[in-house]
Amino acid sequence: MRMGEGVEWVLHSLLTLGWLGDGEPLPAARLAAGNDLPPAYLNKQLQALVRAGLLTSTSGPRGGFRLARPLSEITLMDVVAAIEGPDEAFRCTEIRRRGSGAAAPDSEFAEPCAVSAAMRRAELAWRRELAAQTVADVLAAADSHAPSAGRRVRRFHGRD
Amino acid sequence: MRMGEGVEWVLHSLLTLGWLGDGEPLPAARLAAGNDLPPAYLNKQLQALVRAGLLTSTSGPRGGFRLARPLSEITLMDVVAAIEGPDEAFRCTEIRRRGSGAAAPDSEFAEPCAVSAAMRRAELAWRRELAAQTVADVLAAADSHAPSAGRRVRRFHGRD
DNA sequence: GGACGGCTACTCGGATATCGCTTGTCCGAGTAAATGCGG
DNA sequence: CCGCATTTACTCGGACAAGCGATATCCGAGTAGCCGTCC
Repeated sequence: MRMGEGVEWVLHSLLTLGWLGDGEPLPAARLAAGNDLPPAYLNKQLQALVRAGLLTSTSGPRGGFRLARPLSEITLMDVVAAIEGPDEAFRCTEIRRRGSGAAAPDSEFAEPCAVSAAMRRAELAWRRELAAQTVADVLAAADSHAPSAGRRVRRFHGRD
Repeated sequence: MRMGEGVEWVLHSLLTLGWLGDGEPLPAARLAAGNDLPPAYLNKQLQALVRAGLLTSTSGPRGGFRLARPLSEITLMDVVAAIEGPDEAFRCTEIRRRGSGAAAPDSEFAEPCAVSAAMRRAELAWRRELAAQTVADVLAAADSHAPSAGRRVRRFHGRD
């Protein structure tokens, strides 16, 4: 099982926007340069955040992406759902109904498949933990370990 | 993010072996027929369980796969790790060191990346929940909802 | 009748194709600033 | 000097290719049972 790289990319992009602080838009090309990422593909990923309502975009000169709401109101769950999609990692294909189970009465399938339920329980714990952490929490943790990161980012983008 | 279908397949295969109860080997072809799955590919997936030490295999006539230990000693984590591999879904590529972070002193990177740590925390909750459930628990849940499933499986394989 | 050797059929195991999704790139539509011109 | 129309450059957005891992299949190596033969 593998999570797309886009999640990591946009999380660092959100941190950058948070460090800049002002509500000024930042183009995807600048965002990519600051994190050494492919500009065009990062742009594509950021579009997903716009569709999810986490960012707003502006075209033309002085345009770019800006936060739609404070980082403290954006959870990791929001970000993962925006990039990876809303459906679960484990998908039940109702194997229990097939093969030897085909002869079973429908009443036996009233409850969800036990395998699916067990996997769903684990995945729910994952989602709960993602929803419990905001990007602002991550930014605070990063600041506590590397206090000058924010200043470097602001300087890189000429906003200090 | 998407989990491979093999996980679902082998979980149902393990349930089948548990329902049969006796320690007799069951060929992959029979397991596939009982769950309506592609025989050759299921065989490939079961090999991964053998490598992980969850199953033992026997060649030749009267051969097949059997449980290496009781289902109560096989957790969902064991199964997922056997099929999907041991590495985590989220992989940190150390974006913090790149771009504007390239100029930072190494001391700022002593602690793990905050993004990676946050994602790891969520994934740990997932793994913890997987490790807390055994396949025997899943089998018990299935039995409670569909009491005749085990009998149907035994009859299908001529072992009642 | 019993034992032994060869044969047959069956099973796993890994090497080999195929498919779909993630990754990656590109160009066009739209927009806001800059510019030049006229008043 | 000020206002306005035009030009220009910049940005996002989605359409279009490429690479890679998961999916699926097949055939060979090995093994256990079976059969025929010989003692």
